[in-house]
Amino acid sequence: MAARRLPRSFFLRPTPEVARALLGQRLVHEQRIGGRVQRIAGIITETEAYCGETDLACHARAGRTKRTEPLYGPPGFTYVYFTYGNHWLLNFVTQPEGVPHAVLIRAVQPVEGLELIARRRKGRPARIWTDGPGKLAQAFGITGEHNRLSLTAPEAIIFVERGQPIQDALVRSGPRVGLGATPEPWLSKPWRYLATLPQNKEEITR
DNA sequence: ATGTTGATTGGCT
DNA sequence: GCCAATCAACATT
Repeated sequence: MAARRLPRSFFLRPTPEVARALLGQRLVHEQRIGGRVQRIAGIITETEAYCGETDLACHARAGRTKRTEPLYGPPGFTYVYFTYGNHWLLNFVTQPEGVPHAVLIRAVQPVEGLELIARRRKGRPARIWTDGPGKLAQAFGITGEHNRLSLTAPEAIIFVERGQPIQDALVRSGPRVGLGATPEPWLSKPWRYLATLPQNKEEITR
């Protein structure tokens, strides 16, 4: 029995709500490698909400540019960008077309495609394979070519399957990470969400 | 265990 | 020219 994929409407709620609701869901990448489809999946354990032009931590603070264009598109699409000269970061666009919000996927717990993940994260211990946004993109083989892809189209290769809901007692929220000189109140908005899964206790203190 | 720093490239001012 | 929604290596406690 095929797992149910999250529909477009999932991404049409307030962005912090979407970020919270993504915890426990299953991120899937079905990638064609050498003629056959390789499936990689992980349970989402950490997210952050970025909330439009007025949120001075959000890329949309720069307005509509070539880079931020996907944020202005319809919900349920990827926004993948490159940063620090090294890393790709995966986001899901939320809110109606024209409203530039997104959720950054910061960490997952790998559950399928472990051999391929191990190869891509060669030499590192499994506990740090996918515990950061750049790391999970590397592990999942996500790059700029995966920008602006639909998560909900029948032919989608990156999508989210419904998983076990995470109860509030196992969810923590706090300020977003890596924002540098972002002014208040944006610097302290509690828009980072972390799930404490059984094998995920180390995420809390990271 | 915790803190500091260099790497490295594209986007934007 | 500046800086970035990070990572990993290395130093220090």
